[in-house]
Amino acid sequence: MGALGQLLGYNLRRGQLLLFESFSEAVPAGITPAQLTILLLIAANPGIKQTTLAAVLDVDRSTMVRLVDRCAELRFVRRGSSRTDRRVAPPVLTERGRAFIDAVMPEILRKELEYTSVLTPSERAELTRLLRKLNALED
Amino acid sequence: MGALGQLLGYNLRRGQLLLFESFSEAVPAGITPAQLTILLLIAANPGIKQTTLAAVLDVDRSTMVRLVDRCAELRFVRRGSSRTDRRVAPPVLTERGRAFIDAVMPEILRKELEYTSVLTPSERAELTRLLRKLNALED
DNA sequence: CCCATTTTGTTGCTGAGTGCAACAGTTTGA
DNA sequence: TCAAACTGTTGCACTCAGCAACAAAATGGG
Repeated sequence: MGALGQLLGYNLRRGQLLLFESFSEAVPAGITPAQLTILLLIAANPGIKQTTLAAVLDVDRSTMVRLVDRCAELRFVRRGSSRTDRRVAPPVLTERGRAFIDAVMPEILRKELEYTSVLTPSERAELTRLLRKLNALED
Repeated sequence: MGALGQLLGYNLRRGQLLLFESFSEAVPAGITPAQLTILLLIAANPGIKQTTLAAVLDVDRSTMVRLVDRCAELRFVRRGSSRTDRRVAPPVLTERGRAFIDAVMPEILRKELEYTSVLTPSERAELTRLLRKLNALED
């Protein structure tokens, strides 16, 4: 194995692959982590516009168009309109989208627990805390 | 921000993006994490064959062909031959490949320290330990 | 009040990356 | 001995992301 296992970047990548597998088991096929992220961001920030979503997700605006398109095809969001700026078409969460979030989030958390069962509860909490701190998501 | 920051998978992804940026700054353009992983695996396991590398990296054999191709174009590896099985062409680390590893690894570790400077040394060590345990790379 | 500049969303193009299917050469095992 | 399995390889198709360019709309300095 060599020096590979010492690298933080490598271990993060492996961990992410593991949790992606967990995500795939928890969520119906066709839904990507990026799409769920969009839904959660819209739910937490009503009226948020595509450009802002693109900046937060760190993708191009044209990429965000396509991501929102797929969410719209699934009827999880629809493109609304702003009264103050007719350029923006802020994605709005639909009933279906809200129901999807409510249905899938508990399953995702359950699968995360399952896939990280090698860690004790306190270890898992500490791992989350350290990652949040690393990502500047301080409490 | 909402429930997103609570998800371990999301935090792992964010952390991996951060460390990927660190890697990009530490390594000359054109070298990907996958390529370095291959070099390190070959260095630690002389004679390892492409199929095994593909299994470890969890990619298709045809994908591994192309990854090794790029390492060969850079003269970091050359395709050897096995005396016991004429089918296998195990990639062999060249002088250049060895020199590259020796030159780049310290820089990578230095950049990792820089990019994770928000963590204390003990926190960083604990994060590494937890990730290694999660990835079943127990000491 | 104008008109140049900026912003927003969008589309087309391109390049990178991956898996799958198929293949020839080689080895294995019943 | 010969069918099956394995190794490396190539071609094809598909996905994904960024860049450039665009029209419509908003903004701001003269």
